[in-house]
Amino acid sequence: MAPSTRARILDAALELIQQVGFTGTTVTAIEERSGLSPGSGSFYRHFRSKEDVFRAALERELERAQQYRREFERGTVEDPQAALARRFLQQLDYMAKIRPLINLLAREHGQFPDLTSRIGGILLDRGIVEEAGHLTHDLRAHVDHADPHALLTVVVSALSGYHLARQFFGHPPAEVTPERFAATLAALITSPRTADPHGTE
Amino acid sequence: MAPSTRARILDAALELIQQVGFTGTTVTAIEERSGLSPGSGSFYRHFRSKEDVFRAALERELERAQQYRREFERGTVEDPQAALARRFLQQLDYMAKIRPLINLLAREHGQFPDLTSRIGGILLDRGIVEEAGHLTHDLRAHVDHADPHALLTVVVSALSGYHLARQFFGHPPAEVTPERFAATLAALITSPRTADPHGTE
DNA sequence: GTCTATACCGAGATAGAC
DNA sequence: GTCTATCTCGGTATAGAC
Repeated sequence: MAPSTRARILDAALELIQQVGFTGTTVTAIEERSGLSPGSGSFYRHFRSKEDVFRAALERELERAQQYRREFERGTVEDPQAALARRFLQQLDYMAKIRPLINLLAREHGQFPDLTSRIGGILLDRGIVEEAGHLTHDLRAHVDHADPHALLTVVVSALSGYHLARQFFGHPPAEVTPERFAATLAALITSPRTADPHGTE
Repeated sequence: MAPSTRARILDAALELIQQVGFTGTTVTAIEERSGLSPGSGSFYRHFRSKEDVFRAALERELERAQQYRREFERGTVEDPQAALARRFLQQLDYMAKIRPLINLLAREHGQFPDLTSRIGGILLDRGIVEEAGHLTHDLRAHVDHADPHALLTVVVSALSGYHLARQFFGHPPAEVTPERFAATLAALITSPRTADPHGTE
């Protein structure tokens, strides 16, 4: 079925806000991109204001993000290192899917103070922290570390940093593919520590 | 000595652009923040246009960034793990100093296409890649790894991701301090690999 | 529910007095 | 080098016909 005008407006607004920001986006441009006559106020039959459509688009993306999380596979843990690498690739894929949210956060986190905590709540609390719980559980049997909390922070930071570099610059840092990146990170984590050399094998 | 009007305008413009973006920043607001009469065109005695002051502020920050890099200490390599951790803390400190550049990149990288490559050139080519060279050299004696290129990408991504999380959300991920983070990352790197267990000690 | 037309305001930029 | 005053344009939003 064809998307409703309201949905097309949401699409157009989200796209434009990512490209030129909230203040840079004009209602006229949103109308033009939605197939409405530019300059006519037809937009206002669907949303009360520009800020209104901005918040509606944000809420829709937050809904989608939570949906993506629910679709996450929870694979079996056979080879811990290979399983970890697959998990990391899933995380990168997830971040690619919520790209609009990350763009909004990067761009407008100063303008809308509630936006930061709203997105942060979904991304960190619901997303990463939950994932961190899984990782801690799965890894306990395979990884010894003096400071598991800090170890998880390193992992999460590495995944975020790699994704953001790709997103900002259009290509991965040092042209390292996601597969190489995930494998390297997984190998790093599952190696026994020198500080605690009574490894599991 | 008191800063010149031109310098005060540059300060005001940079500050405002980080807060509300380029299109969100008005010349009137810049004048007000610079101690000029808001609404008067006094701004235009110093810069030809809003875009002009934006580019001038950007160039000034790029200059400063290169200056910060020159001040980087090159410590002696005694204890490799401790030296690495110190190096990582320096990197985080550097990123904190160039915060305006990172903000500009995050915010306006869609609007000014040349900006991305310009900042990317300084940050990546001159900054991280150069640093990566040092790391590769210093670590060769202490770290064995099958894919040193990918290992460096992991390190750089972790540092970037940790910094950006702090910058966006106002506090470090999982409340892990920079010291803990750097120490954990350094320990991770300097441990011998299982895949190549003929370590150096 | 989309159009034409328009009111209103704020922002970028200029002219000219001091 | 800063001010007052002003021009012009573009953007938000509304009114009313179809």
